[in-house]
Amino acid sequence: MGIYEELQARGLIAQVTDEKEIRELINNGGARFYIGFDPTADSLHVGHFMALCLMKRLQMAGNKPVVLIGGGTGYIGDPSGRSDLRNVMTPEQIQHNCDCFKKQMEKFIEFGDDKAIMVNNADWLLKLNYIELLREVGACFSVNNMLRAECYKNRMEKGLSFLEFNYMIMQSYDFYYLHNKYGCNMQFGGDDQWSNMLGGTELIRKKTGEDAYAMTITLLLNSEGKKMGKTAKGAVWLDPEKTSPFEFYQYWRNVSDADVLKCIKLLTFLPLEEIEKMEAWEGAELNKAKEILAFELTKLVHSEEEARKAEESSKALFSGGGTLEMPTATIGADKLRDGKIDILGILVASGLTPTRNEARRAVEQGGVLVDDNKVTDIKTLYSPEELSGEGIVVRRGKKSYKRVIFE
RNA sequence: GGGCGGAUUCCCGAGUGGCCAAAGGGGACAGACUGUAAAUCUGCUGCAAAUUGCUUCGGUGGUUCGAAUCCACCUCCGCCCA
Repeated sequence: MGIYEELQARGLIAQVTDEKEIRELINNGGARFYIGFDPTADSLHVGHFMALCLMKRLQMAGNKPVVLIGGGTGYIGDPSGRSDLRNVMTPEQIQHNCDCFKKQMEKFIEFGDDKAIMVNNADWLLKLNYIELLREVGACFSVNNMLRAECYKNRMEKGLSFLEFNYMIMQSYDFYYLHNKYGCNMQFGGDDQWSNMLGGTELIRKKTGEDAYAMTITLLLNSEGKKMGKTAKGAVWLDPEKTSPFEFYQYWRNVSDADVLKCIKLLTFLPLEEIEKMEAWEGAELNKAKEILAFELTKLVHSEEEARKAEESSKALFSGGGTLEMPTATIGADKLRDGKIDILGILVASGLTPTRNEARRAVEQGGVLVDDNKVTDIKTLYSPEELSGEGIVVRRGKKSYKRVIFE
């Protein structure tokens, strides 16, 4: 089984420009491919992770990856799949995000002369000359076709600025540039990038007469058709400072039944035969699959040690037992009122609830436990002595908890 | 450039002078049930020193005892015409 067949079996492949050619190329390690990452935030997220894994898989099959950081395209903002205008980032933000991306990527992909290379499209995009570009590249694009592109569809109702409209041209130019400079013959990306990527293959064909290929990866959607890797608070980040390994683990531990196997196939490196066995699992047994998924991913993104810790904490919390690796919050003397602190104050100070109002609701609805005893009175007071030493364990709802210590 | 319409709380969206911290839905959160899933039911959803007070309906100023609501200017967006 070649790499192409494996990707296919995992359900990773969404669309391809030329199946035969692409299969041939990547199975024989003949692809010099690139994937672009726009520095839209100061950390990578799950979507990026999928792309990086794909890169790794292809690299292991002998293909040469080019990581493209969108230091230039970040100035424009990709309208694909968005219904609203992106806010324009400052050059400082873009630079900062690029730096963060680089650092994180180095953990996943091996860079080096004969391995992967990293480039930044700011290096060529920022110095383009407008008129020259229009004549050289702009002439190759049909506005009529662009307007029909899927990626602009939902923007036709809400509005699309000329700035964003040009994103496709910039991305196409990247492909063209990498094709000329590094012999890049293939581009991979999320399925929402399809139109942008086609723009590139066509530009290359028109300008050079040569063929280039594009393939998109399945977007990670849950059974309800929503993008995965997002919580109410925002994305699930790979940066442990932004999403702790425990939270990361929990996110995957909690995916719905309908999504577990898909996630395992798409995101982990577990061999397909092993995954096939899991397909027979049903009901409560599926819970095991979730543990596997959560463990494997935390291991890949953070480390085996972190994964084990997260797993232990999770088990301790949900099935009783030890309270290992409990996140701790300390409370300073400034939080005391008349020498004591009330339960609402503790919830807020520990970050378990953002405001006293929410803390009040949590208590009133019976969602707050201190050392396994339900707190029923919102006026319950605690003295510094009660919070000294080991402190107390405060739980808010089923899934958030903290050890609170006075300091 | 001209004409018209719009901006409301996390999102969608009602609200055209006091009964408005603002209907309804979605989402989120909490409780019950469960398998840390889904479905269902219930509660809840601006902030606080909490039968009260404070801040919020794009921005700034104004009218009024009182403004999300009326007026003026500004900003942003959509539609139609050029």
